[in-house]
Amino acid sequence: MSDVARAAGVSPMTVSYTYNRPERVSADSRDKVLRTAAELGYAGPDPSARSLRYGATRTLGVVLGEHLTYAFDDPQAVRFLAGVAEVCAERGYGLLIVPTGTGDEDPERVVSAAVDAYIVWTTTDDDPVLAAACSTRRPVVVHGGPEREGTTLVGIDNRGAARAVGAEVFATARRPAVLSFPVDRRRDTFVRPGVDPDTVAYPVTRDRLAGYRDAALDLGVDWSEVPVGVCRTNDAAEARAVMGRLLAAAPDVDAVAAMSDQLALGALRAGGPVRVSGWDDADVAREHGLTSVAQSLREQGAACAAAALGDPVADHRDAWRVVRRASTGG
Amino acid sequence: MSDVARAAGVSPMTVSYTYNRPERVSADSRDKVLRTAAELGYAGPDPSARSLRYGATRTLGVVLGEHLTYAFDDPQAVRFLAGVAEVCAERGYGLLIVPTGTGDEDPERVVSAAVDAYIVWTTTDDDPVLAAACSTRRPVVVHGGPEREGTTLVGIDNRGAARAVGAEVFATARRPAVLSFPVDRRRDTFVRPGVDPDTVAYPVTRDRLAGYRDAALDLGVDWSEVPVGVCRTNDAAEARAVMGRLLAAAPDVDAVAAMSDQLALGALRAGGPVRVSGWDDADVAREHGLTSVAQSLREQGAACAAAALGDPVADHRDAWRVVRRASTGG
DNA sequence: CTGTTAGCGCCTTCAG
DNA sequence: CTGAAGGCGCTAACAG
Repeated sequence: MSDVARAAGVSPMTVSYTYNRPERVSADSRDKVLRTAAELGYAGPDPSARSLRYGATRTLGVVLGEHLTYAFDDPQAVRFLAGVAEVCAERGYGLLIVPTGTGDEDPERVVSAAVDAYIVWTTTDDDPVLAAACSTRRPVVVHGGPEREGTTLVGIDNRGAARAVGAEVFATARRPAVLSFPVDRRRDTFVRPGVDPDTVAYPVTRDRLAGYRDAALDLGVDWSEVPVGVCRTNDAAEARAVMGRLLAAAPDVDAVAAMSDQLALGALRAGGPVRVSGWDDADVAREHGLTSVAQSLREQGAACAAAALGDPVADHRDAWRVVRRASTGG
Repeated sequence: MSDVARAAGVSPMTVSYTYNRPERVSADSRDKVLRTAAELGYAGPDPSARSLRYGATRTLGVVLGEHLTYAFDDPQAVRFLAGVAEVCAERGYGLLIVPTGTGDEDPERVVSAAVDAYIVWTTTDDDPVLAAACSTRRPVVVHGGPEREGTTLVGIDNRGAARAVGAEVFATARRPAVLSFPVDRRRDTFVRPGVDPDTVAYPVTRDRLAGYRDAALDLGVDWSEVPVGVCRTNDAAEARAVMGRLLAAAPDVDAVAAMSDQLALGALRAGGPVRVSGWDDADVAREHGLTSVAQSLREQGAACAAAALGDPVADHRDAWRVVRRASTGG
């Protein structure tokens, strides 16, 4: 910039004004500045220097944690990002995907991201990446959970929703089962009866599991006998395999509550139980006549972005509903 | 940082070293620094200041232009982003979605993005957003097109691929037609015979159209009589409507070459022609037995990111193939 | 192993 | 309408 100023025969301030307050500079100077800038290949103020000076970056950071590696394969995560991106574009904020998901350096990378606030995608209570975001004292909005002091939480009442859809899918069932997301960051795949919600590290998964248990108890079912199939990823093919193992262990299972439509689809394809419910009410749920918990991840993404930018947060706890379809007896 | 230095009774450099080269600082000083940092709520060096000092941001900018508004609804764009994100995560680079898509300010926003290089998603020859990226003198990688001096282009030979799939779908057809992406940034929807490829502003669309024309000419078909349906977005529902208009104007159409699987799906649903081909070979193509041009957008995304970071670029021109399925007679 | 000096590029403040 | 001074927070280079 000082180069341009020198070459144009003006002070650096005139150059700065030319870019930031063109109206405060005479047309002559402005033209001269812009012309010499073009000649010198100067494209305007340096963004980093500007951020340093302003103390703000006009950028929102999205932390997907280890989920980043497959976030773009998860239609729900994509919807969420679409909501974030929408608000960012409207307000002129950049959307920075923080490069996590590959190991120990994740917290450092979070801390050293040049952003004004963080949006953290559903994670565990003990995720170091969340701690890192909080340690920066920049605003942190968490989607789903965990709830943490000093952060804003955006998400639905997963327990209540699970209980409601559980009541639907388990009704008339003699042997209910559950298809679940991972219980901790190790993401093991396994099948075990009566998984205790309190041992689950992801609040969202914990709450949904607890809600399904509520529904089972409401129907007089002994939770300790309810098989729970845990899937590493939100993927129909894997769910199908897990469902196969689940049915091998408990062939009389006749109803499955799944934590996503993808998992539910896997259950359907495994060809076992009569009644199945999903979650998210994606296109695939409609196509397969799947009873599901409808929620708008896109809207929640937008809400997270707005909250991160300091807007008052709308409460999303009740922003869900059960959509009944043929898969639970229509 | 100087606060921490003062409080810890050391110089700022010791604090800096503590974070950047811990091994060069005695364990004592390091502990003291980290402890007082924790007390003062100092979370480490400021990223903006660091970027300014280093002259690099360790961030890649992705410019989706006006496409941003629906990029996350386009499965192919999402695939592409997944590839970019993968490389970014591996190398510890942030992935910044530049907030464009809402109007005149787009170029400014591009210029003032704190990134080391740009990846620009397929656009028109005259897109000001591309010009803005180039004006910064930072490396620019363009996906699809246009080709421009000083930028790197990653993409397949669209014309060759279109000619090949056109030969397949138009073979035995008496009245071929085309379903196309928009011809310019106004994104009008219309149906018109013999659209001249040279009038199309998007190089990718232009090349595909030219390739379809090649295929038609190869079969002795008069291009000026080939109806072309142009769709605003990459959406099956819209394609279906456009296909309806196309069939109303030319009821004898019996083969449609579509520029995406989504558009092809719309053509199928419109219930008209016998033969249909798509593009991208997405899941939906497999499910519907759709002949399609297979290419890996994910891989191309990864290639763009690698190129933006200075890696030598692999040539992707021939990284496509026609997958024949039932929709063109098996 | 630790401190000093200098400056990355910009813009707010205050004078002309 | 334009300019001079100062500092945002950091670290390379060079002492000590």
